[in-house]
Amino acid sequence: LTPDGLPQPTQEGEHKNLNSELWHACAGPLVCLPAIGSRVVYFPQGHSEQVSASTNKEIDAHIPNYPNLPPQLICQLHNVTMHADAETDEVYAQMTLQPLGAEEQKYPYLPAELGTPSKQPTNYFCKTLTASDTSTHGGFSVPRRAAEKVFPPLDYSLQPPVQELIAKDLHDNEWKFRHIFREHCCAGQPKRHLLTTGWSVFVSAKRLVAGDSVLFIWNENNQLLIGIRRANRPQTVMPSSVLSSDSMHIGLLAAAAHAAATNSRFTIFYNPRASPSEFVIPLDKYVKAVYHTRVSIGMRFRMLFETEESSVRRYMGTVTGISDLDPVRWPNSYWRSVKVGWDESTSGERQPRVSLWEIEPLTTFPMYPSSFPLRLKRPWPSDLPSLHGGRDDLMWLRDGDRGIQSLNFQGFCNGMAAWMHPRFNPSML
Amino acid sequence: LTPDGLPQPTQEGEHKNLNSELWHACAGPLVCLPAIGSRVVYFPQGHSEQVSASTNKEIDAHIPNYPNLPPQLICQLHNVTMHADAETDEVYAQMTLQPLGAEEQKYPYLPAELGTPSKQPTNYFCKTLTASDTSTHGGFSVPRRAAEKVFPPLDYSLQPPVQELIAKDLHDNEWKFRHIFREHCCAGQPKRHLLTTGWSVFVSAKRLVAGDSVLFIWNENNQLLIGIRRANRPQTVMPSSVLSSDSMHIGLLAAAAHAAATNSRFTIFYNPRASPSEFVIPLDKYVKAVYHTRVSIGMRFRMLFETEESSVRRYMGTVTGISDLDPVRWPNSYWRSVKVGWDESTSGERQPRVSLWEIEPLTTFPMYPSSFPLRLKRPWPSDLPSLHGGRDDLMWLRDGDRGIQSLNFQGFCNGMAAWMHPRFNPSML
DNA sequence: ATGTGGGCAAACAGCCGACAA
DNA sequence: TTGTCGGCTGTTTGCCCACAT
Repeated sequence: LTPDGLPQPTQEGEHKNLNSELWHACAGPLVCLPAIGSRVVYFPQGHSEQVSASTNKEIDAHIPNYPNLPPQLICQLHNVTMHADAETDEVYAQMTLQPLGAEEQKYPYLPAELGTPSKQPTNYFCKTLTASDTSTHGGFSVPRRAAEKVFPPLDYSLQPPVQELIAKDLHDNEWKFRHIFREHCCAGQPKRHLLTTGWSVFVSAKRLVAGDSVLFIWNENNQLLIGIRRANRPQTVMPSSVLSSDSMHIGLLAAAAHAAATNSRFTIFYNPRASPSEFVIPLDKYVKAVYHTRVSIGMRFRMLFETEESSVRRYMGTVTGISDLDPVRWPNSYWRSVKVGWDESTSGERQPRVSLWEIEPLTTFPMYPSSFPLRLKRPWPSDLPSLHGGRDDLMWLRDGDRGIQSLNFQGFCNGMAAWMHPRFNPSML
Repeated sequence: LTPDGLPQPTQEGEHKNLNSELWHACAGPLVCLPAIGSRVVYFPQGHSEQVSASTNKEIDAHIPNYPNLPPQLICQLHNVTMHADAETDEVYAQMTLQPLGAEEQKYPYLPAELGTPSKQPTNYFCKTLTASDTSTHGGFSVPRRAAEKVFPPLDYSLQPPVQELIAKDLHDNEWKFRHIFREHCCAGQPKRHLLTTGWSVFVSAKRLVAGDSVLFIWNENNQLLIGIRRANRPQTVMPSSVLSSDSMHIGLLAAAAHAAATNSRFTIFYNPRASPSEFVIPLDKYVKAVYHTRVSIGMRFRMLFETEESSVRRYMGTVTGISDLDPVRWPNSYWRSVKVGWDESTSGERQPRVSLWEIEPLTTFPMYPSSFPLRLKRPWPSDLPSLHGGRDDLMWLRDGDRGIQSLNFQGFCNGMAAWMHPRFNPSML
């Protein structure tokens, strides 16, 4: 409500106050939007990957370099708004970023920049729809534990126990479902929770097919929320019909370059389910990963992935190399600079390259495993940020981030599997 | 077919050889794609308008100027391909443009650049769907003249006369319809053409609603083609969810500026039904309009518009002013430089600004109407292109287009309603 | 515990006619 | 000429069950 008590003027598809819990549930358990006002690191390269993934078009070779655009921009995050496509319910976030000057990058962390309040709802479930769920022949079979956890309790004295559920989606539309706990006639026959009347209306309105997911949330205001997640249909080419993917790539680069040159604000869209990785990450997360973690070839690590049921699990892997993903366009970028192999290799299921801040090394500095020989000619370049210079929440950045890029590590260490700073390139030896 | 007789590898949504007649019919009678290999004029400003119209977002004030990007680029049109969105059947064209150097702009016209082979099919009809047409209760009521003109003749000896029609859409999908000429029982009762079985499948598959249009073509190969045109639903916000409209605007500007600076190719999408005006027009059309037509305040003109039934009609109007649409961003641009008033003013139905090449002046040079006083201090600036220098198909461009922009017409003529070069600004007097 | 299929009744789709604009 | 509606079937939807995994 506005100060005069009038409702906010809202435009279809532009509604700002969508339910944050539901948005996060639809976005997935790994997605975490940085706090408004905090400092973040923006990677044009990652933004470009989102465009490539959305348009199903690789970036073209003739797209110009932006020599004045570094591979990452340290920015102030002025605003974040959550959105959902009016047609498809696809969730995305709009962020207003402002590149920071070297001085502002050195401010100490604010307390708000360090806490990461995970907004994942507790009382929710997510189910991938079966052929029966989406067919017109029947309703929705609710997993028993799910129904008992997130739906209001049924009055089991009724024969059969039924109730009407009203669930709100991201656009605040209400959907009514008849929830029945069907007790079968024959003795000892199984009982089950079903959604019957109202379910097929929802399925056809949202155009759900088998393989898509539906999720229900019971929030602390005792409201039932409903969201959807579409399966990653590989052939969802959307060439936009208004702007070529080349122009989109150029557009994001030029927008970022212009903002960086003038320290002015720019706007980006982050689509968590379309984008292969987050490309706006909290500054402290970046600093911890890049300056406070040693990564070496052969190192073991864990990384979080989302499961089918919208929970998380860790996969194990080994670092196999550290190098530039795109040495021509983005030299000295930390974006996906770590080449990895996965223990459970489901043939290209997981990316062969990750970024430092995505992984949890199983051994961290300053623990050097004895199996790797290490010889340092000098302990550490003096112009690198201090590694022990204080507690994280009071840490200062000693160097502008771009300055780091030009450091020369030649002669810093040697040996095939030497411990090294991530930007150290073995081919330089 | 490829040289070895194998079918072309086609990708869904990327099919190149879609039916040109059908594409043009869906695009509308006014849309004319320039010929491959010809020279064209590209207006970034118009391209920007297409983005604004598609995203429902006006261009933001803070978007940087591109001082090195002129308001129009003379380009070689290397390729044009017709496309249709796989989801919505929305038609659009992809064009590959290459900005030309000053030398190449002066080449004489090729014969192919002058002919404008209008590809509008002859045997076709277009009908806006009524509530009855789109309801599940009934079929499609075919206008009598339309059925007799474009459908194959029925065998009227049958009781009732029926046939099966098979129509192909832009994606080469076939749709079957039962075409019946229903003779009613009671004597003297009206007869009519209807499409019954198969019609509702088409309506629901294409998600047509009342107000959308359907069109049928009977081509010279005796094939029936079917296309659709959706009504301009005002609230079709499509904020793309991957790229901000700001970045899109910047992207097209940067792509054009980069191409212009390096004389390299770039790609644009032209969506005839989303774009308010064509922004890639044949060079000869541009030259004729800009250099061979005098436009003055008070001048009467006609302009073509599309009717409901997909034919064209002319509306009359009067020139009320000539000035820059966007003096800050695009000074000295011919894009929508003519302010007009319309005789039949349906309150903002038609644009208040048009470009020179869109209108047909009712009086053309060198006929000076006696009602307007004219005093020329000198007959014509000597550095303007020759007006009588030869037949149009052999005409040479005497000046690079950008050079023209900087001419100073001060003192060229005077008087309130003086005949003037379109770029002449009355406020300069 | 939950996906799928048969049976069945109610709802809807869809063809015909009539009528009016 | 053609948009809409009432009447009348044939098909589909969707709730219940049972059975299999």
